[in-house]
Amino acid sequence: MPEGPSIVIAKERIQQFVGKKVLSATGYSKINKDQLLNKKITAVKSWGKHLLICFNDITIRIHFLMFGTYSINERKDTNPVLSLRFAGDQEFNIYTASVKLIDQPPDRLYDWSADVLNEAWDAKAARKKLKAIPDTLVADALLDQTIFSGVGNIIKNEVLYRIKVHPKSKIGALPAAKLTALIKEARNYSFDFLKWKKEGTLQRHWLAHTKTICKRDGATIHKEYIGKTKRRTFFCNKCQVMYKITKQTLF
DNA sequence: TCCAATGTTTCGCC
DNA sequence: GGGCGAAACATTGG
Repeated sequence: MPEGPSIVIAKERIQQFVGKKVLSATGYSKINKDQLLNKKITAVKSWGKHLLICFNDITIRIHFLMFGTYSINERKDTNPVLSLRFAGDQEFNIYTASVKLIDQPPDRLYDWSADVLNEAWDAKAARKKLKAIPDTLVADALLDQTIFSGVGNIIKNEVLYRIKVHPKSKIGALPAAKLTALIKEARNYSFDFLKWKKEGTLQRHWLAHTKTICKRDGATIHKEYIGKTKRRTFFCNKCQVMYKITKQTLF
């Protein structure tokens, strides 16, 4: 469910509730659900992996974590963390997610230009942030939500495979053109992910994630738990180049 | 049946 | 106090 493109799909699907009034709000979430009653949804937004349901004075922030799901006008067997009902038997149910209420306007809280799927995406700003963390592994940098909001572990693996960069390379060691490619593909692949997810063909298009053989050169795709967060990382040692910091790079 | 997994936050320890 | 790692959250498919 939860990488950025999946949240964009959720956002698009629940646009139908914009302008509708919340008639009931239930679920095991500890937020003050009464605060939502009889309020009209004014907008539905997303920032990376955050789904935002906006009212005039308050916003529901939903993060689906690893296993979160939702359903529209139908119910699952498990208890929803939050269930919103509208007129005409319409409903939106959220399962196993982190749900919070935000007082401030989202525009004040969120930097839209950091979201790889947002039209306000700013590649130059990303480059500047990356320049400030030369010792960070590229695999960790891609998962940094303040730089590449919306990028998750699948996108990470596929982007690095596409641009032929080894996940253990450090940001500061990348040639300028590779740094450019990293930033560009983080966004490009996210849109491909979005398209394929909508078609239901996402898994079919994976080239590295969960794979064992490299389609480019037939070499073994390795699986290792890498970086600060020790996330599952798939890579080909043959076609993905390990860039190392040299004195030339430093000076 | 069991384990790992598209993620993030919080807590405790050094 | 920073940094690190483990735990917590809870579901599902392989």
